[in-house]
Amino acid sequence: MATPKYQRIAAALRNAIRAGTYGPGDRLPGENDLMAQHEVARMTARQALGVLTAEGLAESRKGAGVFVRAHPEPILRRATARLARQVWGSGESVWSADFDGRMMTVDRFSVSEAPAPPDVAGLLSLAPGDPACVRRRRYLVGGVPVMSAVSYLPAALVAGSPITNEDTGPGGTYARLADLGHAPVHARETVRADTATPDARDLGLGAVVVLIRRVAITATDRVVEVTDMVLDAGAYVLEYEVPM
Amino acid sequence: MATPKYQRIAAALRNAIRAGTYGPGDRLPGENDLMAQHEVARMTARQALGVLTAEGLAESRKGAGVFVRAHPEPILRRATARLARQVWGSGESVWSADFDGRMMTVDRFSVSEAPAPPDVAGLLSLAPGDPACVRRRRYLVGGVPVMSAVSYLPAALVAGSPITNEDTGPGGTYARLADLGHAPVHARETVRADTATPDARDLGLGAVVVLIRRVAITATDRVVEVTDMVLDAGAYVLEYEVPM
DNA sequence: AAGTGGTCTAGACCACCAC
DNA sequence: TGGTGGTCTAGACCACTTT
Repeated sequence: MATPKYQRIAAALRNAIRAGTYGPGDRLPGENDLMAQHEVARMTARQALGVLTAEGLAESRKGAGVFVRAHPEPILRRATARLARQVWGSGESVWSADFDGRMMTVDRFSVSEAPAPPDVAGLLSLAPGDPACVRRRRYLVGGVPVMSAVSYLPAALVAGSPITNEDTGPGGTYARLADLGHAPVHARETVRADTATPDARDLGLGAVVVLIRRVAITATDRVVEVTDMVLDAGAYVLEYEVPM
Repeated sequence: MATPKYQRIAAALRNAIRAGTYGPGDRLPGENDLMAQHEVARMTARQALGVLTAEGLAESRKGAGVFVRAHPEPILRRATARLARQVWGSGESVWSADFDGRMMTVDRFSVSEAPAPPDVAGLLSLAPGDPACVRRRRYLVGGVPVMSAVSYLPAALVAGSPITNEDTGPGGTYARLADLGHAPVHARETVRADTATPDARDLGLGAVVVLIRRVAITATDRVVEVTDMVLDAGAYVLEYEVPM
């Protein structure tokens, strides 16, 4: 037995998917089918299907079956110079640029005043105990959660401004920061990818997540906002312009 | 039984790891240990350990045990304006900027002339049948593969230049392109994350990979190079500057 | 030689979903 | 209600690593 049975079964299914035998949304042969076809025990058939779900090619639905995963067109998130400025400078939310044709909605929104995590407090130059304005929200596309985000701003800086409301007004947070004389002139984004922790999975995101920390900086080098984002990796393509 | 046994066992181990009971590189209780401690069957203990390995918290070594994964300091890959220009403008490889103290070596290098994949050919404005110069290489840090990359350049453009050699000389490919009068002035990078396919796993990369496509563009808007990179997600942090 | 994880079998009960 | 995947048991053999 050169390669394990379950891997051979998985490979056969994978090839069938790639060949189009099973299209997106189609039901794959279930555990019982595989047991019969390949003369194999329950756990072995399960293991084969487990390979496909781990690869993100299939997803199982309790009581229904295992289905080929439908990959919707990924969202193109352009983190590009002109775009950002133009967009929030002219009334739209920065985030509407993330998106190109489907319905994006916001969910689980909250604003509160609370201490920021130590690393964030450091970036924002908050003294220990200084509170931050914390804005949390989750974004859905077609009813499916694709991103959750938390932003931190110095509470003293934004007190009394629309930033402490759910609706920050035309142009969003960045436009309001500009109104306050703290317009960000550039942002630094750090990007990592990881498997979703159980916590993130509770948020309803996929198995692989992209973690972005966006740090917004003013002309005087002041950090006025830190945003931590968790994206469903399968739902997004990030685009960056790199001048040379 | 509110939550499954294997999840409770996995949670206990996870907490023990976070609490420092088991440090990086330490051996976790094995299948036999868990069977005894939790009065559970083999497959259940396995399943619990499987959760941790799937999360990337642990890794199993055949015949030896399951160990807490040692996460080396991630490589900071700065895809930033000044850096890129400065670096290759002054003799160093662009990629040496990826890296900040450990030994990075190249592996499995090859240069060849071959047709580019259709999407790449389109970006490079290659007529069907026009060959591309294909440069493949894999990067190791401390002996561990962390990235593999393939670059495509129009063969007609680079014929006879050092770009067709392994050693492209001071400043690397971009400096040679500049010598040829095709200096790239900016690049567009698209970033995705995914679980590693069996192919990529054969390359020796981790379970989660980051896929970057870098398109290098000249002042006359000509695409002179397309590079596809596969990074071990755990080994990298990407940094981008976004002017606003 | 002893112990480890990797694979595999042949059963079982359950919650859930579709019909 | 019958079929599905999710969980679980109690065994087994193997290749591999460590001692």
